[in-house]
Amino acid sequence: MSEQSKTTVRSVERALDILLCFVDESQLGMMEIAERTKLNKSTVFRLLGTLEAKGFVKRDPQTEKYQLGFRIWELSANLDHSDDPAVLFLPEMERLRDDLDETVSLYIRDGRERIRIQAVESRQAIRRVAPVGARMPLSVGASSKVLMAYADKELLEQVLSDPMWPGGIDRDVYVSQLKQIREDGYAISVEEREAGTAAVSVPIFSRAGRLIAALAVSGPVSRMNVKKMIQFVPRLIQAAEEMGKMVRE
Amino acid sequence: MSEQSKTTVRSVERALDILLCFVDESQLGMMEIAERTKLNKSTVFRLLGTLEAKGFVKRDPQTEKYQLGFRIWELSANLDHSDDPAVLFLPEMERLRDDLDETVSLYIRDGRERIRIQAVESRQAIRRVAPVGARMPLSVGASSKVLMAYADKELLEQVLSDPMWPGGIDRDVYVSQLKQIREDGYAISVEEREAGTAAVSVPIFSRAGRLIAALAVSGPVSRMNVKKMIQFVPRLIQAAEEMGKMVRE
DNA sequence: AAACCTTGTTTCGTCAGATGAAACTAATAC
DNA sequence: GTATTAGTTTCATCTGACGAAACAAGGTTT
Repeated sequence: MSEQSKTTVRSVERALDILLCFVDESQLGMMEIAERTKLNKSTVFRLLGTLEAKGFVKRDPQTEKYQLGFRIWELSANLDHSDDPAVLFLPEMERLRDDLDETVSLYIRDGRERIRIQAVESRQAIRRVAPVGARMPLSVGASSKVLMAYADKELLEQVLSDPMWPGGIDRDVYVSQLKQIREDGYAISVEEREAGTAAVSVPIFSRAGRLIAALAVSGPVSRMNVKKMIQFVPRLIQAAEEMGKMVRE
Repeated sequence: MSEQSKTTVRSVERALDILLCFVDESQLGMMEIAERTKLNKSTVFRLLGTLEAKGFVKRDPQTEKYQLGFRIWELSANLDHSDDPAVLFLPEMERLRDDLDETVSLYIRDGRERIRIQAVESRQAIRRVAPVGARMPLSVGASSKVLMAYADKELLEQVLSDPMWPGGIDRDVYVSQLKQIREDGYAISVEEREAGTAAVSVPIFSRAGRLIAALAVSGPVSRMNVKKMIQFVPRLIQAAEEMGKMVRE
């Protein structure tokens, strides 16, 4: 599974996987965790016990289920946000939202998925809502393609050969789309991932040229036709460049 | 060390201990971590590698040191704050600060220490500053004694027999103070833990009678004489009762 | 320049201890 | 009643976590 030097500790990896279950669900029973992580229930029991003893998870007295504990809160309080894109780029994202009056989202790649790590919603009554923390596949959506367009070959192979790759998406078409995106410098999607929504996305590069994230503007198809989205591109690229400069490598 | 059923996994415990190092310090080198945790450096190396692979820590490219990674941020975003005293009690603490115009702090016990999990500072120019997340010994300070006054016998034994117990504090005096606090319903300290500051503290109980936290008002001794602090007590107790009702057990 | 730290990384033999199967309990459904 | 499910404990097996030691890469002192 992993490619480089195997200097990891299995039990710890498993425990961390258990913690990560709580990104999707705030309350989980032991069996649910065992299913999600595909671990033996005895193992889950022991690992959960350890996590609980250290305060990383706790049991809800009502539901008897597990949830994240105060240690996470404690750690996050001391988290250094000074170089966190989600914090760093927020003001620029708000400016972008104010200019375009559509929802602005920021995505990073995580394994074979992407995560929305920050979002600023349009102020209009009809708008794209964009919960922070949401995870999506890398197969569809403007930001997915931006993230993949500048990914290295190895990663692309991995994503394309993922058994979770949706049957309906042709890999060759996808790969040629990525090429187009590298030429254009932006990606557009119309009702690709979600009915009724369209999005334009551009890459954010650090000064050293490393892909940091994808910046997207999305809204209802009624307002976001292709022509309008192309008009957004220069402003989007400008914002992305500003953001890229803020990253210290 | 542990008292009850040993259902914990050592390597995971150690990995979590490493994570907890970052509560005190935002950047740490491998050797520093090895010292703090008293672990073999090979072990630290492996555990850190695992934590890094999963995104729980990352290396600062500048300093080469480790710091908390995006996974903590990801988890904390999904942290359920609905029953977190630090969030739940904040409005009531702000009201208290507005009424008394002194710094209001909220403490919970964690092992043989207490942690300030929330604070609202006085608006006066000279005021007690109270960083959230700070840890203090349970031997001194008004809130320490409140937390210990209602602790069970076993825990009291543990705290009293802690090798870290400061030499200057007489255990018998301490225990009799706890008794007094249970009778009074509040604790006062004047320049006990920190020169120039005084504090009054009261317990917060859930409806089921469980001790949740200690609520304290503190300020410079110039303004906080004993008489004034006693005047504060009814208001403090009222606030603590309000807070206690908010806790669902 | 060599000698000497300090920090981080890799190797490797050993055996503690993490593991999974299975048994068991307790609770809820049917 | 039986069946089902979630959670807990036990235990024999053998993996894989462990620490010592060697090694590499800077940095500092002599």
